[in-house]
Amino acid sequence: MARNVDKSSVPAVTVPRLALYLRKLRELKAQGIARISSQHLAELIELNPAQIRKDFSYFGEFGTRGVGYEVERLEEEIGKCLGLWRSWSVIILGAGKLGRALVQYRGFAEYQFNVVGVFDNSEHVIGANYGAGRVRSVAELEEFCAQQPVDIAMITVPAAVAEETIGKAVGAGIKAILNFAPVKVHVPDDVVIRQVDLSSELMFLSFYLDRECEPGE
Amino acid sequence: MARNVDKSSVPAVTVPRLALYLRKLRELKAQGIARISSQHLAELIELNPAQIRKDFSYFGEFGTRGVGYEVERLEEEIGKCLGLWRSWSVIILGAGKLGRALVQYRGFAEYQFNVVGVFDNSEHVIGANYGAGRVRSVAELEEFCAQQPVDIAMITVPAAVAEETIGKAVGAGIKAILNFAPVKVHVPDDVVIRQVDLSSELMFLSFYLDRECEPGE
DNA sequence: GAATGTGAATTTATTCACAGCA
DNA sequence: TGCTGTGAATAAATTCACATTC
Repeated sequence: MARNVDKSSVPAVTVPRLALYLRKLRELKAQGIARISSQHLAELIELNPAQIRKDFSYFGEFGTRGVGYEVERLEEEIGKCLGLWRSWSVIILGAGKLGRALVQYRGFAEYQFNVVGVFDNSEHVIGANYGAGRVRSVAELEEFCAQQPVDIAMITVPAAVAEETIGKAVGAGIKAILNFAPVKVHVPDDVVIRQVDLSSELMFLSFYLDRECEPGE
Repeated sequence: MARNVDKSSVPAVTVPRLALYLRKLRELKAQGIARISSQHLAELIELNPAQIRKDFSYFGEFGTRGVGYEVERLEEEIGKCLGLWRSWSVIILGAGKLGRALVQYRGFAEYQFNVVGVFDNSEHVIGANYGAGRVRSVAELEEFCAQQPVDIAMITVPAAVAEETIGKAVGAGIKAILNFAPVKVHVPDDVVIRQVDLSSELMFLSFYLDRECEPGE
């Protein structure tokens, strides 16, 4: 089950929640808790229990009526739902401060995301090693991707060259992009792109700060 | 107008879109474009034009029927909506690689978010200067906040101490938090918290990669 | 008795479609 | 005529409520 589901029928808002569930379940497992109800899990992450059950229901039946969910089984199933039954290789395009911070970010390896390469355009950083091997020139990207599978590219180049860089990643056959550059870039239909926009997050906060009013209140 | 609106009536999903509009409008202004229609703006950011007009309508009437919007006026109004009519001071709690990358992130200053202090618990980094002055001990946080206004705290400490650190920020009177630690932390009602979860973003991508299927398709 | 899984009801968000105005 | 601003219609997401199973 779990993987053998039509993902297009899963609401996109469900996916980040699955990641949330997964993290909490790992925490519970580490605490030696073997079983949990949607009610209890919902309290822990401040959500409606029906929301959790509905989210699971897109993928299968993971619980036991009258009993609840086995933490270990559920953790495994949700991992599978998220594609974490295998590892994924990630490259970082842009070896500036943010890119360098991400190379070593521990949270990625925890979920079997492996940073296998770092690329940049600047002579100043090409050849340096911040982890994941020496920084390569972006010119080598296509060759690199031909020699080994690369699943995901994180874009940490300056905004001005983000579009061009994403184009190169797509050209090299990469099908998933996490874009930290504050530019919305159009990609072909078979490529997934997700935007992480740090200034926009601050604006979200300043919006509510400005009126001392809570989101959704 | 704009600011004198009940923000609780604005859907939370509208707010990040406002940031998107603002960025595009600045780009248009830089290109010397003086006027734009919702239709055209919608094409540029791949959105429905009615969505854009509806988003604006929560705040006032910024356009001219039959004509469109003046880029400069609109940019200014949306900036006001987002609370950007003033500057906001930001501190960074956690001077690890990510925290250090954020101190120097150019995108913040562009919108008048000023990093005014960096704090850490580790003797190894306290006293070092990565920008925004010397790294201070977290123990000095309360005193620091008493001496100067601090609007926003970015949390870049390890997950294990995130909850405790956020507690200290709240205790020091900070009302807005951007949390990069992969831990959901409960805060009082008068504090806004927003989560940036990098591994969760990768899981979003692996979800769709696993089935070669587009979000929302 | 307790908690899942899920249709139905509700709420929220998006899009349509058109009245109103330059 | 052209484009905004907005009620009405539609679509999507969330929550309720209960039949179902352990």
